[in-house]
Amino acid sequence: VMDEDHVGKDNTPENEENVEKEAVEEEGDNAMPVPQVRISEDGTIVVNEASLLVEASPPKTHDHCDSEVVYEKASYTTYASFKKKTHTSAWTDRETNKFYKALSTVGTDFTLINAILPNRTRHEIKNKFKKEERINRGLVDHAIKLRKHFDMSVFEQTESDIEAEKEEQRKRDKKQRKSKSYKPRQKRGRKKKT
Amino acid sequence: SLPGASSMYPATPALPMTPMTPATPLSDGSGIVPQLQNIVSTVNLGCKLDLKKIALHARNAEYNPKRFAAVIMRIREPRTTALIFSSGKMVCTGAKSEDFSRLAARKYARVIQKLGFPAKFLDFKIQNMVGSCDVKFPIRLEGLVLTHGQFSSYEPELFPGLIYRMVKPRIVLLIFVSGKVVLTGAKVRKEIYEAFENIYPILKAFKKMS
Amino acid sequence: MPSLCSECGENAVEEDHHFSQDHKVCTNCGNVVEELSFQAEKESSACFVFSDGSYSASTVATAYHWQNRKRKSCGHKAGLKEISELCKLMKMSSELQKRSTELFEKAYNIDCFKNYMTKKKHVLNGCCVYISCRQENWPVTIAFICDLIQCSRQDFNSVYKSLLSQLDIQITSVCVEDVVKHLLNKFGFEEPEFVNKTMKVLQLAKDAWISSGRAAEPVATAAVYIVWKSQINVSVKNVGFKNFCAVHGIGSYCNILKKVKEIQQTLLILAHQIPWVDNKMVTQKNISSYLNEILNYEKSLKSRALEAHASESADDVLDEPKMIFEPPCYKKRKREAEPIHVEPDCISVSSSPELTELDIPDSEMDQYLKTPEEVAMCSNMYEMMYGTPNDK
DNA sequence: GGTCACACCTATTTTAAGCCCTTCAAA
DNA sequence: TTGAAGGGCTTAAAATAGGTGTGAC
Repeated sequence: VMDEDHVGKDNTPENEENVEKEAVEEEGDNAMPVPQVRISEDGTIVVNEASLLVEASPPKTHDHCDSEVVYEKASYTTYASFKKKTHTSAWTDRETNKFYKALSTVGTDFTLINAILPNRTRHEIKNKFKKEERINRGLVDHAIKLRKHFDMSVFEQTESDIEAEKEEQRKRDKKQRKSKSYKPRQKRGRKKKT
Repeated sequence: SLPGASSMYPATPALPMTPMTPATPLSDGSGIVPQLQNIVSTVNLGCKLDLKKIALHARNAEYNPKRFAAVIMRIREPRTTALIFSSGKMVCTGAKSEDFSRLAARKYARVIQKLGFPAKFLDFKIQNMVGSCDVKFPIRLEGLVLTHGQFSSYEPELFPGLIYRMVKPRIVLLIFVSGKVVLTGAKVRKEIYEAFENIYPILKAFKKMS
Repeated sequence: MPSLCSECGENAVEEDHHFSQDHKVCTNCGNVVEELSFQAEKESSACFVFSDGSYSASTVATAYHWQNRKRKSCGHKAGLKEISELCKLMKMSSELQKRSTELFEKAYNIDCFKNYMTKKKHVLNGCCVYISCRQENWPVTIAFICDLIQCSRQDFNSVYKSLLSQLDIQITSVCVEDVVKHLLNKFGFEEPEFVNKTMKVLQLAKDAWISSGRAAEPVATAAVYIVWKSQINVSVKNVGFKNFCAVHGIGSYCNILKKVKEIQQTLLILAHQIPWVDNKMVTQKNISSYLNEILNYEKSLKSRALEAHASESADDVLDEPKMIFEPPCYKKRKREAEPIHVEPDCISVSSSPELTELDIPDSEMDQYLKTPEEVAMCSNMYEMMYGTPNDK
C-alpha cells in the first residue's frame, strides 16, 4: 500500500490546504502498486521498477539480448523509493538578499519569513538560516542586531523582482513537468495490469 | 583508571572475555579529551504562559501552534534555541557547556519575566550532553561488531557508524571508520569522559588487522 | 464499522488499500470480500477543516494520522499470509519461510508490538522475513525489502532494531564475500579463476578500508567490475562501467563507480611497486591490464609499499606500524582544515530561583523585545497568516 | 464503549560519514 | 555526455506536549 508520506517534495504538508490537496491527489496516485515482481531464472526476485519508478533506462541495450539479462535489468533496487527527501532548489542572490532583509526585520521567526518568502517552505528557510550561520555568522549576527525598521517593503516587488520571479516560476514549471511526466506512465502500467 | 571496565568490554579480539592486564597501568589514558558539542537542559519557569503573547512581544520568537505547541526562541549569546511551553516548562538546546546552557536558560527566563509573567528559575537540569573526538587512527568496524556484538549495532546499509551502547556509564557511542567518535546520552560530563576512556583501548585493538 | 467476514467469521471486514486497489478486506484473515471504490466516502470523511490559527485540534499530527488512516489488514492471519507471500515471491526455501513464520509468531505475542501503528505492523512482517534471510546469509538488501513492502528505511530500521532487541537476536554482519559470490552467480561469472580473482580484489578493497561503514553491494559490484574489465579483450569497445551496468541490469551506478575508483587507486599504489613497470605508464585507466601481476605479487608489493611509505616519514613512533592504505573519508578531511577547538571560557552563573537584572543587563534586554510598532505590525502579519487559509 | 498504557507525529540541538538526488561545468 | 559538487536525508540522545492511533480489559 502506498505510503502517503513519501511522495515528493510536498510530502510533509506545509499547511492544511496541502494536506487536503495531497490527500485527494493521492486517491488517484495511491494506485502505486506493490512492486510488480517476477522471479528470474536463477531464483532471485526481480522488481519491475518500470511499474513504480521513473523509467530507469529505455530498453535500448539490445546487444546482449540474452533473455536472462533482460529479465535482470530491473533487478537492482534503486534506493529511490520511500525516502522522505525533499529537494531544495539553489537560493539565488536575490532570494538570499530577501532572506537577510526579512531576517533583519522579523528576526528568527521562520514562520513569518515564510510569509515574506512564500516560494520557500519554512523548512527550507530554517536550513538556509543554519547554513548562513555556519558560513557567515558575522553577517547573520549583524542582520539580527541591525533591527531594520519594519515597513511593507519586504512585501514590495520591484519590476526586476517580478521578472526574476517569473523566470524562477518558469524553471519550476519545467521541473514539475519533468518530474510529473512519469506519473501517467505509472497509471498506464497499472491499467494494463488490472 | 577504571578497574573492571576492561573485563566488561573486552579489548582483545582473540580473547573476548579475558580481563586485559594493562601493559602500562599508570599511563593507559588516551590523552584525548572529548569536546562537548551540545547540551540540552530543562527548567521550570513555575507559571502558566500565554504563548501568543510571548510570540508577539519577544524578538526572535516563533509560534505556530498548528505545527508545534511551543514558542521557539533564539538568542545569539550563548548561541542557543529554547522551546517554551504553555505549562511553563522550557527546553534549552545548543549550548557548548553546562554553564552556558544555564546562562542561556536564565536569559530566556528573564525575557519571559520582562513580558509580565511571574517567572522563576526552578529545577534546572542538564538532560543530555553530546561530545565528540578523534582517536586519529582508522577502526575496523566489522571486527569490532564481531567481538562486541552484545553492545553494538552495525548496519552500514542504514548508517555508516557503529552504534555502541555502553552499559556503564550508560552512554551511546557512534564509532566511525575514520576514528571519529560521537558520545551522547550523558547527564554529566564525567560520563562522556569515562565512556571514552572505556572505549579507547577497545578501539586501539581494532585499528590494524585485515 | 467492521462487518462479518465470509471466510473466517470474524467481525473484521474493513476498507483496505492492499496491493493498491480499493477493497473490503478482513483485517483478521486478509480475505478480500469485495472490490469497491470508496472515493466518495473518503472525500466526505476528508472534512478536515482548518479555518483559523486557533489552538484547536487541527494540528499537523492530526493530518498525519488522517493520512495514514486507511491501511491494509494487520491481524495475525493476515501477517502470516503476507509473510508467506513474501517468501514465495522471493523463492525462499520452506525452511526459511518456517523460520520467518516462527519469528512472526514470537513477535506477535510481544506487548511492545501490539500498540504499533498499522503501517509498522506491516514492516514487522517484512522484518521477520529479512532477519530470516540474514540468518541464512540469503543476500537480500534492506533497500530491496523496503521497496517490496513499501516502507521507508527509518520505519524499517526502527522495527528491525526493536525486533532484534526484543527477541534477543544477535545478527552477524552482512558478509561481503557472500554478496560477491551471489553477484558472480547472478552475472554468470563462475569460472574458478574469475571467482578467485574477485575474492582477492575484494580482500584488497577491505584492506584499503573501502568496505568499512559502507553498504556491501556497491563494493562487491565494484570488485566484480574490476575483474571483469581486466578479463575483457582490450579490443572490445564497450568495457566502460556504464556498459557493464547496462548489461547486468545495475540501476544506480554513481556510488558503485566511486568504489571502482577507490579500488583502482588502491591497485595503483601496489602497481607503482612493480620493479619492471614504469610508474608513469600506469594510470587508473590502464590499471586493469596490471591486475594479474598485482594480485600475483600482492604480498611483496604490499611490503615494498610499506617500506617506501615508512622511509618517507621516518620520524614516526616505532610501535605504530605504518599503513599503506587510509580510509577514503580521510581525503575529504585533509581538504578541510582541522577545526581548532577552543575551550569555552569559565563563567559563573547564578543558581538562584529568582531572576534579576544580573541575568540580562537592561541594555541587552532591548534586543530581545519588540518595539510597540513592531508588535502592531507582527500582529497584523499573524492575522493575515492565520486569518487567510492560504498561507503558502 | 470507556479507561488505560503505550505509540508517535510535529519541533529543537549537535557531531560523525554514507547515500542519493539535482545542478552545473568541462570534455 | 560525464563527473564533480553541493544539499538534504540517514543514526544516537534527551526533555518538552497535545492529539490521536492501537489493542486489551
